[in-house]
Amino acid sequence: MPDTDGSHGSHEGAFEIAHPHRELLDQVLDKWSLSVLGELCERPCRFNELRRAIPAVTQKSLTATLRRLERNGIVERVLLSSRPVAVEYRITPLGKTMRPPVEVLLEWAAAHMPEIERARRAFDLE
Amino acid sequence: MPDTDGSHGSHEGAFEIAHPHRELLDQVLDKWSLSVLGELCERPCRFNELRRAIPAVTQKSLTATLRRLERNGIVERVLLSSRPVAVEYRITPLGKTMRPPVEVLLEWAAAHMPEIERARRAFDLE
DNA sequence: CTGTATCCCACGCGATACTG
DNA sequence: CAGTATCGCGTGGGATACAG
Repeated sequence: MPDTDGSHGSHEGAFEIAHPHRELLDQVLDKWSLSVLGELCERPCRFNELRRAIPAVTQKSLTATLRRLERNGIVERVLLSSRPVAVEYRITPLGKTMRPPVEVLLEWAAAHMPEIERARRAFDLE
Repeated sequence: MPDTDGSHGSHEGAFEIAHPHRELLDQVLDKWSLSVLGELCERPCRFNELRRAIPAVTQKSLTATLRRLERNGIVERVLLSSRPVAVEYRITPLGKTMRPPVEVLLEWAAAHMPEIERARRAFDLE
């Protein structure tokens, strides 16, 4: 990354995002992914099982989410039967590795929600 | 938590998102926030300093990102001088608490990127 | 320097209808 | 049951111009 004015040196890439990681997080932390992952972490699910578990999601979005997660190797699509079509979605080993980071994130959110809501109210007041 | 395996009962609400947490993460993990946080974690920054540090962001998006982070109490906007307007952005104590979770996330991304890229190529091939 | 104000487009996502 | 097809809207965000 071009350090236009090198007055005091550049930062090491500790927090560096910009390219590939940012894009990955977009794919994997999008609107419905965490809900889906949450379900599949507990048990394999059929398509409509997921719909019922996550009532707010539409067919289209759920399909898109599952395809995206599948493409990234996070979930696996298993054809159980082709006569009356039956499909099951499972989390992959790679998908399971997402849990700890996500848990940490959620714990952060839970822990600081009150403080953040206070900040919002204060900000909105002005 | 390396909890045994997948065949256990539901642990209620652990991975629960849907409502307020999802919305918080959207505000705080959006397209440019991590880059901004990364810069401000290292030093307070002026507006244009941030623009230079994150060349791909536009004025509009940077402003929006800073406002959103400010509203959530993650960054602080400090007026240094009003004659020739001078503003400095700083990370708040609350903002600093975001670092560990984000680091964990980025380390996950970095560690599994190769595997994910393999998954993508495999998926796209079919 | 630090922003606002427009314009505009791509796209995420919902609603609805249809299919194997 | 497990999707695909189509339409349409809201909005995130880029480009550009202007302002205090």
